[in-house]
Amino acid sequence: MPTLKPPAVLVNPDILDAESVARDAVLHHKTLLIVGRCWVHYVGRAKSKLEPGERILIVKADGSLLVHRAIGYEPVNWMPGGEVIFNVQAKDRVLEVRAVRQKPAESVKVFFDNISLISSLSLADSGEFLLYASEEDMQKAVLLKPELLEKEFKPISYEKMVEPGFIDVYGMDKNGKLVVVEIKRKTAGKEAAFQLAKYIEAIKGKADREVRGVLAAPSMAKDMQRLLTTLGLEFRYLDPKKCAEVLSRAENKKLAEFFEET
Amino acid sequence: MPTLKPPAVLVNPDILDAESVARDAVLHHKTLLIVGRCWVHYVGRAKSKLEPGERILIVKADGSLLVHRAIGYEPVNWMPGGEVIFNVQAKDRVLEVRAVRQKPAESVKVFFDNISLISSLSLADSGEFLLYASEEDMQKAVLLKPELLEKEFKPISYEKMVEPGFIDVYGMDKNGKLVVVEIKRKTAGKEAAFQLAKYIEAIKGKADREVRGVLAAPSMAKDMQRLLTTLGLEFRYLDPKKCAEVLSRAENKKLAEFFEET
DNA sequence: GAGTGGATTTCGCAT
DNA sequence: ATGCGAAGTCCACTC
Repeated sequence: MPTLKPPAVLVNPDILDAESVARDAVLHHKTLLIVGRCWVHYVGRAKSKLEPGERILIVKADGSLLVHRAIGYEPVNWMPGGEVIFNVQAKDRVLEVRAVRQKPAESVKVFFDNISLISSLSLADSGEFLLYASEEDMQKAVLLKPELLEKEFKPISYEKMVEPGFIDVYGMDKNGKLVVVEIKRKTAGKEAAFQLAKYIEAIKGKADREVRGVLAAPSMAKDMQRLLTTLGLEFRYLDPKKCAEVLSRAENKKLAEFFEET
Repeated sequence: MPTLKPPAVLVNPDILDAESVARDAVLHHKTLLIVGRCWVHYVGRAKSKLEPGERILIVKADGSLLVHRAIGYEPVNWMPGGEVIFNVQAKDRVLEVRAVRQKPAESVKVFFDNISLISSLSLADSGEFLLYASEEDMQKAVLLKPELLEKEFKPISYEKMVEPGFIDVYGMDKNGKLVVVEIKRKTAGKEAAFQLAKYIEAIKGKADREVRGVLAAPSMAKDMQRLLTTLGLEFRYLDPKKCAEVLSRAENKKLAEFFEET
């Protein structure tokens, strides 16, 4: 792993040195990070005053500004990014960082009289952020907690190979009927329905028992109900959040066990 | 101004050195700050994956955790503070910071393979945070100076409990009609109107008298007039600045007296 | 540009 | 513990 370019960092700098770092960061749209004793004035949609104390200030390239205290998830003062104008100046041994925007009209002023750490960062970040429960995750969730699908559903196997391909989940309902489940991570379309219908046909040819086809997904494409009826299939709403929850509970349990061992 | 105790700061540290700083910070409930290349896995109420890139990680004494990208007001991944269990470990030149909580069941794992800056901070912060001009303040302002709402309006109570919830202000007009007031700090939307209508219905069922519903706010959403007419409600412009003025003039004593009476 | 609804909303207050 | 409403909510999407 190649070492990244070291950031500009000053520990316990003079206010004037801090000013030049802060000004450079804001000017060149770098990320500015300051830790130190400060007080904050906000006026705009409301009005607030934060009395002196040690906090963390972050100013990002898009103009967003955050003041974080030692405690709490939320910033105590902030400015959302966008059309924000910044101003940095040192006067009387106090560094002022000011952010102003017009819509809505508001301003945040942060005053430092002591700085323990200041840094101008060039954060290279092209990594994608994916918010999801993958299809595989949702399968696992249904196996872990079958009632996500329906009461008294008993999974028999998953990823079962049948003639046309792989069945997602395969099980039995409370009346002993076979259930073939096709899971979709997001909106289920016509293709999923036809796919499922094919599986059902293949199973029916082998099993001497009634077979139900269930399409499970967070939502269904428009005008699908008629198709489902025609094909003799059912739709079940499958909540991706509930799936994530089930998975996280399982994972937390695993983690707890791991901690037990070690 | 006395210089604060210099924080523990390492620039471009070895992963093992970083591990010991991070572990110390978490163990002693200090504020942990890491800047470096990382990827993040979250699973809980939802499930997410953040691919590698340079970010800022903050872990606070109360267990709150924030991962901030170069852009954006909001953290890309986070954990609100509370009953959070942390674990820090270095393996194969990767530093893992893991936060787990049970309610709701969720976990965030942050993996660093390169660290440009790490710091363990002891933030001394006793400064008070003061916020003015909230909705509650505007209620108080109307109680203190009812003519802000309308001439000869007489408040009877505030935050009165009725079936669907709490009425902001409740009083009587110059003609002896009951007045239910819903106050909004900013633009009043549909929701506020429906809310108020519900209250009115509840009051009408009990009071054997004419009841007026007044929506008081600095502004009204577009196309609301028709809805208000339909619901039989009125709108009153309420100036937040005048409210602030009233409040600043009002002394605690006067407030106390008022609340004594009611 | 404004309005509407969702969020891994968070947070606080009431029951 | 649970539930509901506010927030300097923010943010994305629709009209």
